[in-house]
Amino acid sequence: MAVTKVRRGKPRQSEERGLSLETVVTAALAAIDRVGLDAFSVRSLAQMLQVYPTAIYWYVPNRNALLAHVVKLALREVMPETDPRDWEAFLTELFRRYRAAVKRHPNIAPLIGAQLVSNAGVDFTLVDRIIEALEHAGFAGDKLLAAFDVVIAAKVGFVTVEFANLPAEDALRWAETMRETVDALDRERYPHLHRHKVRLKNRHFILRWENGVTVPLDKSFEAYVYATIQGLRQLLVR
Amino acid sequence: MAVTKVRRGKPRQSEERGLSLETVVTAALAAIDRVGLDAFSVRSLAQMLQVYPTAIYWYVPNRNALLAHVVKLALREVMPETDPRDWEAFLTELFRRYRAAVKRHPNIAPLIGAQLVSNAGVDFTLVDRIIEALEHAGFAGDKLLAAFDVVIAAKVGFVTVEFANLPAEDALRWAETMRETVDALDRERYPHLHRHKVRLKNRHFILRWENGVTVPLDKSFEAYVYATIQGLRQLLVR
DNA sequence: ACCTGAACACCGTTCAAGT
DNA sequence: ACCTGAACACCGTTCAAGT
Repeated sequence: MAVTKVRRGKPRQSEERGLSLETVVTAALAAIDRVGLDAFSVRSLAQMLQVYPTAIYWYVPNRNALLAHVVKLALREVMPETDPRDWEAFLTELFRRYRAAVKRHPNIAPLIGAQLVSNAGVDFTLVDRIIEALEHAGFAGDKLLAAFDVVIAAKVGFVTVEFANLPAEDALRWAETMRETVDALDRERYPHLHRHKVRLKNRHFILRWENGVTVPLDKSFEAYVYATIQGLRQLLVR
Repeated sequence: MAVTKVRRGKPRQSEERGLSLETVVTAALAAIDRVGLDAFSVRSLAQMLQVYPTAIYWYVPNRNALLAHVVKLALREVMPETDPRDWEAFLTELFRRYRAAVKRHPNIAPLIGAQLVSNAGVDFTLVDRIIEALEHAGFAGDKLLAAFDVVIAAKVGFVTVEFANLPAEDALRWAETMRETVDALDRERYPHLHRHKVRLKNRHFILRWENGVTVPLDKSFEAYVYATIQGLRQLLVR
């Protein structure tokens, strides 16, 4: 806990009913969780907090910087408890914890995977541990650098796609169109696809109109984690 | 070719100087390539085409639908030439072609990976071939469904992260901050990370301030493709 | 230090009207 | 059928002013 100055008289506005970076970012994450990324605006956030839109700009230089803070807040708890020296267990836990964090705040998925801003909020201690794990796995030199990218891409990739955001406005109409498109896929033109259609339909990538929030891809994710770990093993012995 | 009515007199406006869905979508992709996704607007597109903003809405119901068309246009040529029965070569070519397509239009990367709208523009013949490849690999039943998701996630995942968009406005200031952050990483706190810092710096995920456009991750991508194929092999024999 | 208040230059989208 | 033209309800951000 930081040392606090002794206060006398009435408390300063910023503690009683005023803002702080923390309250702004927390409120922003809550708003995004509720209304989605498209509908979220600095102005609506200001209204929630009962201040002028410009008050936000005291704590944050612009919208992007605010979103970077939001991402950081949402990804607080991805650090695995496993010892990095047990690299397979460590990475498996990392992948699962990351997915769990995004699942709690699915609307920010596009921000993390697809925007470089998110790098600003990265926990470098976590990065350090990942490299420690890869070193213990036996990676070194150029191979280690490549393995690092493989791990990061694997960590972010599946989950970003699983929780890809739905179209904001015309979600219902869009879902109906998608459903009809899938239903219309016929055996003559798509023989292999058609064979698995009923099982793929809205239950797996591409042929779906809902995302991981309502239709989680648990089994596929576990297969992906397994495949990634095994792939890294093979990379090691290549 | 569709049958065309016999025309007499001067040509209809839509052929001479008017719009069409094709010209609108082509112009939109060109605009996004040039100015980026954030700066792109329906209004600026209209200005480019020398029409009122509302003219666009004759061809497209809304901005999202326009973007879905743009994605479809950009991903025209990802179908591999390899026979799907040679599943490893087929998937490898798929991953490479997909990456090459995104590399040509990096600004749309966030749209494909992180927005479900992109599913609307998917080539189902390609999906059919992917399943054919997986069947020939020996996948069946639930395993095939999981393998399918693994392939899609792998295809989209790495590339989405590699071409993650930079912050629009304050790109220079942001890059400088990021560079300083990386430089400041010290040996005491991040011993493993520090050991590889100079090689990781702006050359690999997370510790970078440029994306795949200026700093392509070719070697890491090839490692990722290899790891994914090997991972699928292991999935098969599990 | 922290917020109000007005203003600027934009958005996406709707609706009615023209040709 | 295809586009103009005006209008609506928003944006993010800047800047000066208040306390």
